[in-house]
Amino acid sequence: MVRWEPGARERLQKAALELYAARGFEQTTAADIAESVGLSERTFFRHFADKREVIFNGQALFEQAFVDGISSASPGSPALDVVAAALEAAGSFFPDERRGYSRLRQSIIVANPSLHERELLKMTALSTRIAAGLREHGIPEPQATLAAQSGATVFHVAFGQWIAEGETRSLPEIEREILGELRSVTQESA
Amino acid sequence: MVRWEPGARERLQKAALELYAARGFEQTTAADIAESVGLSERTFFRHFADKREVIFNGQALFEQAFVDGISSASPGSPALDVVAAALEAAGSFFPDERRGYSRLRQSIIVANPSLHERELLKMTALSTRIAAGLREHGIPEPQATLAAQSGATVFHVAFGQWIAEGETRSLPEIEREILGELRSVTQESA
DNA sequence: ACACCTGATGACAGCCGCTGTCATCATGGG
DNA sequence: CCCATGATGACAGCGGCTGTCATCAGGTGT
Repeated sequence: MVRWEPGARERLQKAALELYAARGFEQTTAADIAESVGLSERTFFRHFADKREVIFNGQALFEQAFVDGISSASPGSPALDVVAAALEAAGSFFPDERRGYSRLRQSIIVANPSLHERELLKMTALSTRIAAGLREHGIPEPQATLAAQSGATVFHVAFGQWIAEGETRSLPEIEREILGELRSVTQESA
Repeated sequence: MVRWEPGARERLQKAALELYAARGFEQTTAADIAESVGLSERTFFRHFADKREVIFNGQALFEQAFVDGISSASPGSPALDVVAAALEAAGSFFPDERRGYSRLRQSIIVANPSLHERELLKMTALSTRIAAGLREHGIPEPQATLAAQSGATVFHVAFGQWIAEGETRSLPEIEREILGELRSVTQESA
């Protein structure tokens, strides 16, 4: 006889995503989510710092994928090649099975400015982490920050395309294309 | 005999910046700000959508500076050269007299995550606007978005350096340097 | 003059996000 | 068998933000 069911955090996350998708983020209160899985509002806020954070999970693992990619690049490579390795590794973090889920989640985020804000903060955290990784890999500032930001941009644009309606290519494939576009955009010059 | 002093909006902005700097953002309530200039909390929220927005002003003018810079570039130029023109125009939006103010404002923003979030949203709005400007200038997607994001990144990094302690160069000067760094980061390749 | 309209404001009630605090109670260790 | 631990609930309370209604100065039209 258990006093409480296990996996409270996971149940809350699942319920939150469903309710945000069904009614919208603002129309869903923290109490709604908690009660829908038999918990109190107070417990919700013990598991998540705020109402937005509940759908931003696994950020650490996500960032780690990039960092691992950086480590896999041979030292001394040009900054953008190291970034390419990071993108490759991160791309595998989103296999095709995950496309449907990512699409749903992203549709919730773009539908709400405050969730969009939070996503931008996460992307900035990612970029900061990549820059730190590049520095450890021997790339100095300001190149590290510029390359990291460029990598985050490529990821973001590629991710947007990956979840676009009708898109069938894998994320790494799209990333390579977008990175190529970025290279040519910055190479034409006067 | 006036019922209310004019310039409520401006007085609120000034008071907010001062209070945020003095006590910190979270320790300042909207009512504090309003009362400090003889207005009610309700009036504060009539002038500003929320407590953060009060220190993000003139965004439209700021964006327009970039857009004007784009228009000034000769049509048919490479995307990054158009972006360079936009950066040049935007740089003049921050003359050296403004450096002290910008420094104070930025120190308030970086001291508070929720203000940081809002700033990122504004930067994204800027990037979106630049991308639209580039498209009107004949640059197709995805080049427009990539070039716009790169421009926003260069601006952000350059701005950070401009308000760094001991920095004396003008913003446009720093922007040119950072843009050059970005070019070389993306040109070395394998 | 006078009635009227407009626009900025104040007052008040109320919802919700979020926090501090204390009590409760299963589980596992000594 | 007692106690420490840890997840939870209950409750009070603050502050951000909104809806609504009343107030009142200044300008407008007749």
